[in-house]
Amino acid sequence: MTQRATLEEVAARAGVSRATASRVLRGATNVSEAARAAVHAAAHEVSYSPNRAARSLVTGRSDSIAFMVDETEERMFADPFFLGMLRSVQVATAAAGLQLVFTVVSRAEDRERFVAYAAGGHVDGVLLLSLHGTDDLPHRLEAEGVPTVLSGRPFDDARGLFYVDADNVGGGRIATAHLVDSGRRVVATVTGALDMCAGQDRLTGYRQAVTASGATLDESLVEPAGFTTAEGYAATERLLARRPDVDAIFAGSDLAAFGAIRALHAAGRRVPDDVAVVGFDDIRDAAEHQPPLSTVRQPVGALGSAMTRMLLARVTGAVPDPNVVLPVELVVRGTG
Amino acid sequence: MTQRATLEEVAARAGVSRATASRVLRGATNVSEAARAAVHAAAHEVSYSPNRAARSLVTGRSDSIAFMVDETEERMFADPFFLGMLRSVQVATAAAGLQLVFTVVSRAEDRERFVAYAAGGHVDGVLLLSLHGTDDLPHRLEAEGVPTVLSGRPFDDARGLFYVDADNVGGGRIATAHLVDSGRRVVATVTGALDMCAGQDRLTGYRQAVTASGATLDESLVEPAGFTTAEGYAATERLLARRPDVDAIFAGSDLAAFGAIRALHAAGRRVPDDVAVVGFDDIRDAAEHQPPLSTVRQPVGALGSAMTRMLLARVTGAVPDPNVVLPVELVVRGTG
DNA sequence: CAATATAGATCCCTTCGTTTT
DNA sequence: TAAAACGAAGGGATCTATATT
Repeated sequence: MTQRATLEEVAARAGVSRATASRVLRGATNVSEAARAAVHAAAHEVSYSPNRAARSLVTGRSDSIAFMVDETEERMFADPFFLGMLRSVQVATAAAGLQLVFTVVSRAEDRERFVAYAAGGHVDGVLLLSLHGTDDLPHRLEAEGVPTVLSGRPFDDARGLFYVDADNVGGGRIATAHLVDSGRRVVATVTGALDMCAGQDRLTGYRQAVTASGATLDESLVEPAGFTTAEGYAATERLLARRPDVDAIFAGSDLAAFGAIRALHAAGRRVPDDVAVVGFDDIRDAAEHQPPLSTVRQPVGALGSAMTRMLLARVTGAVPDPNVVLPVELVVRGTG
Repeated sequence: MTQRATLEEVAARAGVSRATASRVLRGATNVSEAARAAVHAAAHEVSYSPNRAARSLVTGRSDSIAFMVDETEERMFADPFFLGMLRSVQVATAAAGLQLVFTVVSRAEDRERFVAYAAGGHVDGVLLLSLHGTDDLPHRLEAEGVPTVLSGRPFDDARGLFYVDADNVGGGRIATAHLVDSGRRVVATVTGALDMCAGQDRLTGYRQAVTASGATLDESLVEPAGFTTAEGYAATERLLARRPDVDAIFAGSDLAAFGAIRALHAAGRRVPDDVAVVGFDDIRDAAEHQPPLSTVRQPVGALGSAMTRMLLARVTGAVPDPNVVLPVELVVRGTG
């Protein structure tokens, strides 16, 4: 195996000092044209690439950030929302010239190890997805000096965390209002995960829309579920057992909506003729579903780039607006 | 922001030298019980975590490896095989205490930047997925001293690259043999991407099985396609136009099989009554498809862990068997 | 006195060779 | 003479004072 070239060697080859070579390679000024050419030539000859560790040690930067998902591998890879976020963040980091460290922390020991890594400067900051309850993970990272940006507003909003979120309340509201406005009388909701703020917020939007329509809230029309297809299915079965008169369902996610539709079919209901269904997310499968799913579109690309931008600002010492909420959009297709 | 504690401080606090503190923290011998306790206490008090860059600089290791996909973002995130590999590698690296750097290199400049990163020691090695043609990317990485393990046998096998592969030839053979054995007379294939070895190998397996059955090869039954649903659809349309008598199709991937089935339906053929279809991969959707897709299962979990194991061996200086081929398995479901 | 180049200190950890008990 | 602890030497790039011309 060839020994890797060091800056020292490049400098020697070019007949300049290490400092000059360094300045040339990082595009600084105050360098003569002759020196610049000589250094570039020498660097190319030995196919020099700077030692990242050495650079990191002195600059305090690693030029990489983490994409950290606080879920099981199963959920991470089953939920198109997470995959969409990974994709958009991957694009945004590549554009910013950063490397992306991908980690799924399902077990406690994974968390500990990763916090240590991050605290050791292996990444300059963390994008944290899918925070549950009032988990103190982001606070721990911040306490270790690792800038962190959350995907989704945390429950303990007040404690000064940075986040980027979609307008979940507004999304729940427009979805529900759409169902009401299209003439549905008994509009229920199969919620998302209620230990996550997104799930709560979408439920809040539902309640706001019901109230705004002049109806009184009926808690028997609220069925707690989660973001998965299986949870949507089971919740819808419970809902139908209790309220067979339901004629519209706002589901907390597209996957839950798929589960709901399957449960409705199993119960002999037609969608949307007997029961309308609106989901949330607008994942890829939503449009391809039969019938095509009406849903609320999250701006996944914009969420990823906004998170990356915010984190990068923090890493470079800026203090950006800590809370960004992006608008969502109702997409009416075939289910309601 | 709190200044991060250094080993020096921990040592001072514990009343020992930096060398001793280092030895304690890395579980070495030759340390008295008293010193060990003192150092651990001190480290905990200041919540010490070692500077990764400094450690890297001296050890020459970064304890992280790259998952590099030579595809567009679109393909990476649309193909469940890649996602399955990402998942299994993520699990394997977490178990090995490594961090995973995720990168999708769709543009030439992304490649260059990443090679420089890797050459700079930012990762200890690279897992490279989806090599096309005789791309020299792995050779470049190896030339820079970056151990690389490929997913899938490269075309230029001879040049001593390390890879882990599924038995694509065998898979193509058993899938085709199954179609022949179940009484189909006109068994065609809609191939995978032929600029990739996996696509070629599966086609080779098809040819072997046809020949073994005593039939003569009929090239009009071979329709070049790719691994995507769209390509499978278009190829099947072309195939049907040319050979309307086809009664079985071996598709080069599950996605292509879905496309084939859709094209068959569009042409008024029933699956499997009129035409049997067998795919390749056994992605999650295969079982959930209507009707459930018969396919060849790739051992995605085993592929990921074998790749990680091989790379890790190389990183630590061992010279593992450079070629590992894992068996595949026919899964007969509803389509043939 | 500009403009350019340099030597040397620095970042923090690991480990070798040596000293201490 | 072991066992335990230590001092100091790297490792490679950056950056700040300090020369050069």
